[in-house]
Amino acid sequence: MNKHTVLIIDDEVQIQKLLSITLESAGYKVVSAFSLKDGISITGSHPPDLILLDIGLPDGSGQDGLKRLREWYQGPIIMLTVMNDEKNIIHAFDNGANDFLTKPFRTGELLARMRSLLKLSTQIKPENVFVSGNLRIDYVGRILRKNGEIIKLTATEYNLLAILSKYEGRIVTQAFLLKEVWGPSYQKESHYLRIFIAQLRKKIEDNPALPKHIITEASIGYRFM
Amino acid sequence: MNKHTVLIIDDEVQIQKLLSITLESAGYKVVSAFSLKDGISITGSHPPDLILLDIGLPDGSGQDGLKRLREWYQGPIIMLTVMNDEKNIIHAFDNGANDFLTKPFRTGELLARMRSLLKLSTQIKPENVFVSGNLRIDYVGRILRKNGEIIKLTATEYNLLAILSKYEGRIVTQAFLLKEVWGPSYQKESHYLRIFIAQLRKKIEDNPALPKHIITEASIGYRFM
DNA sequence: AAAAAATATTACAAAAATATTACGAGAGTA
DNA sequence: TACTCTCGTAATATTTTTGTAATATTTTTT
Repeated sequence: MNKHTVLIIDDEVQIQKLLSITLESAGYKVVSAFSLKDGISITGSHPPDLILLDIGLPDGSGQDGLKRLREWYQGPIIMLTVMNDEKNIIHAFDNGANDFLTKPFRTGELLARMRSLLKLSTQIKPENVFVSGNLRIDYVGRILRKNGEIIKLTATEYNLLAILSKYEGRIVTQAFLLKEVWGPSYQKESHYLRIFIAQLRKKIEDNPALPKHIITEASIGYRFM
Repeated sequence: MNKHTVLIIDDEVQIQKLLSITLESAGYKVVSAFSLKDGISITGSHPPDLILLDIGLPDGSGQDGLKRLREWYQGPIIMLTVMNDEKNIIHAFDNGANDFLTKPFRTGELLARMRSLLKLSTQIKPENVFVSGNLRIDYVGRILRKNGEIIKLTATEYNLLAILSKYEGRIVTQAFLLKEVWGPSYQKESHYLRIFIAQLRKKIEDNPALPKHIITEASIGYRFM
């Protein structure tokens, strides 16, 4: 079996050293990042099999990092923290973390939890770019290109497009899109969708009046082709 | 969304009560087993969506129970214990547990970990497709293809077709179709059916005058072939 | 604090879907 | 044959849903 690659995102040198030694002697290949920015860019260029993510990073809350990573990284993510705060824990899980350990943790337990998660997620292949016709979405950099040229999207426009593209070919309901982009309490605000779908079409369709990519499915939702 | 069913295997009445109340108010359906034997037999007859398994059971070590369940149960299993013993934890993970909590645990954290595991286990759900001759219905994406080409259906047309196809080969009464698609108060409005069946036939039949897929069963209903 | 960008709100026109109405064809029956 | 019942179909009306522009407000940037 190939060695699993583990990315450790943590700014504390001590922890990095300790974890590197532990994981390497357990047969893992270890990559270190000392900031969220580095961690995200490494994940983009060389997706690891598992990520250990510290919550207390200098350049971001870790929770934000988790969200950003989860937009396209599908492998297991284990959160590490010194604070044993329940709110943080709940928040982390709901943002897509797969496990949460409080420092100082027992290395044997960490290894066991890693084994368990790696066993679960052997089949999912991480996809960090989406290509369809003349469109190319880079989920890592949150960049959309049309015929090679960068098209500027606002945050909301990008979020909408990212979800639609991830369900390519399938109908995505209005309620789902609203929930994912605007939040659970916006599921009835379908006029938001119409306006942002219209803006997206202006930007990505050759002829926004005859959309080829974002198809309307009346009284249900939209479909990305 | 359907309620998830959680099976709690624990011999302590207090814990059972506490967990039942917590989980039920969080929207789960709870089933209780007070022994390993009962737990295994319930899992066999009505597989739950998730199992909470205590390690200190009177009729078996819990670890054994875990192994026995894992021989065929594939859903998430969370271990509970009063002993915070690393060997036990490692052992549990390597026997196929998906998480491990030491009592007393915080209920918010437990719920978050459960949500996380249930999300994982539901996303490895295979696509749900119906194929009959040259027709292919993708129930998840709400998409109909005829000879590979997407055929656009309105919401009502799709709902009608979905029900008919799910009862393939059997007669579906008019009243039933009307109730399912239009609602319980429309059971007598059979002319709605005629019109929408006609539209469906135009879209899916090679020759709508000689339908091969949607067969009329005079004065009873319709049958999908 | 001002300017710019993004998003939210409002209002109305356009398009699509659905409901309604009307009529004819075919099968079975007296 | 005439009658009744059920189904299919076309044409039209109504309702629902969607698209779009214009403006207001909020947020972000400078």
